[in-house]
Amino acid sequence: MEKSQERKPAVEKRRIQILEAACTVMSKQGIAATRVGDVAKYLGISTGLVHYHFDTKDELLAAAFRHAAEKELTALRLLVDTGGTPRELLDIVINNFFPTSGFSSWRLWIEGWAVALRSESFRRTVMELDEAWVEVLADTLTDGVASGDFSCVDPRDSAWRLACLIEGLAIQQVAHGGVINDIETRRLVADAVEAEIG
Amino acid sequence: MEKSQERKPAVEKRRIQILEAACTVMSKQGIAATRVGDVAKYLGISTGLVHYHFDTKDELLAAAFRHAAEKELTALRLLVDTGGTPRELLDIVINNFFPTSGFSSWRLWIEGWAVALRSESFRRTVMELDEAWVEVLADTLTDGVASGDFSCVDPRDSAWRLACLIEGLAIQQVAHGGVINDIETRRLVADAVEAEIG
DNA sequence: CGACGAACTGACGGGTCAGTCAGTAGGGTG
DNA sequence: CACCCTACTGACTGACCCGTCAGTTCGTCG
Repeated sequence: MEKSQERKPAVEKRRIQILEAACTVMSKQGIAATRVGDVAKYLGISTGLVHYHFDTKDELLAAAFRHAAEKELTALRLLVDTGGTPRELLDIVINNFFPTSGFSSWRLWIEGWAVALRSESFRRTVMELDEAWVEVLADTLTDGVASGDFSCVDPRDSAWRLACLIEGLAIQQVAHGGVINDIETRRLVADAVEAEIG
Repeated sequence: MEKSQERKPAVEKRRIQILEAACTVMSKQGIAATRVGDVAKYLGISTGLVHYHFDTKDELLAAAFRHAAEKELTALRLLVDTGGTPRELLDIVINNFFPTSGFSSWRLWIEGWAVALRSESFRRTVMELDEAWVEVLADTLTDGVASGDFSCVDPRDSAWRLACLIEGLAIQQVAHGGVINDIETRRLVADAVEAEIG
């Protein structure tokens, strides 16, 4: 991203095109089942060209995952920056992460955590991005406490608890669709939010 | 498990030997990177023998994952059945699932959720086992409410929230070891437990 | 003892796939 | 116009690995 100045625009454009194609294929087939040939075929280009822009498959997938994650985070920040009451902002942030709403990448994230167990670049990405979005949540809570709308004992702790709760629920719902459905998820989260902001 | 009567003991013994070898290799290398040849080499047997007991690699890995999961669950149930006050039992159940304690399978579980996105047999296993261990937690809470030790509005809801919180925290800690460490995890969970049981 | 079948071996076929490389096209530059 | 360099092609290679199969061992039973 910070390298876009150094690179020629045409090359950078192709790079991003390949990254986004890789994201699409990863979402559809899963990270492990994504072949360099699939990404190439999706764009109607040769596998040689993919390797012209990315040395190895691992480098491509890691870059694509980071690209997707940063896009989601940017979108969330834009949404929050439009402003509103602390309560409205909190609802926006929480709501944005339900499987049925804008944040549709849970499948990719769940796989990302698994890959992160073995890949250093994936580990860094999921770590940075997980922490970044908890920070957005924590800032929202802190603002609400400052304005007197919320009363958390520790906004940062509350943010981590809510974030992890939502992650756990997303797994239940997305990965195996057990007894936990969307309505129930929302109720469980809503109750936890109320408990946290008092 | 329910088939052990139908099978000859020698064959069943070999089956379990292969299943546990597969678990060891899966934990070490990751599910996706586990080869039939690795499992065979670990036991000093031929790949042909592995295929004599399990038709396909997918069948082997799914059976091994279920085997490991059921063992963990049985161990937890045994632990709970030893008895104690509701408070003691709750501590045992909660404590058992921290990465640093007995339940050391978080890495395998995180990968299991990811595989469950694409594999029907993994999906069933993680669903059944996730629900089974929430049930243990819910039963503990219900008993505590009945005896007057706890006062949950809804023990089942509380159990799901606590379970999902712990899962989310385990990911933060195990998959990418970010700002959340073991001490902090325990504190966050302890606070949530207190909030839930009033 | 001989026959049979279950457990097991190890070599191999066949398919997949990441990465390479020699060569091409075509826009820009002197 | 001639040259060059960048972006790109597509065929190929070498490695990997699952699942098969013909053949071996050995315990058991008639």
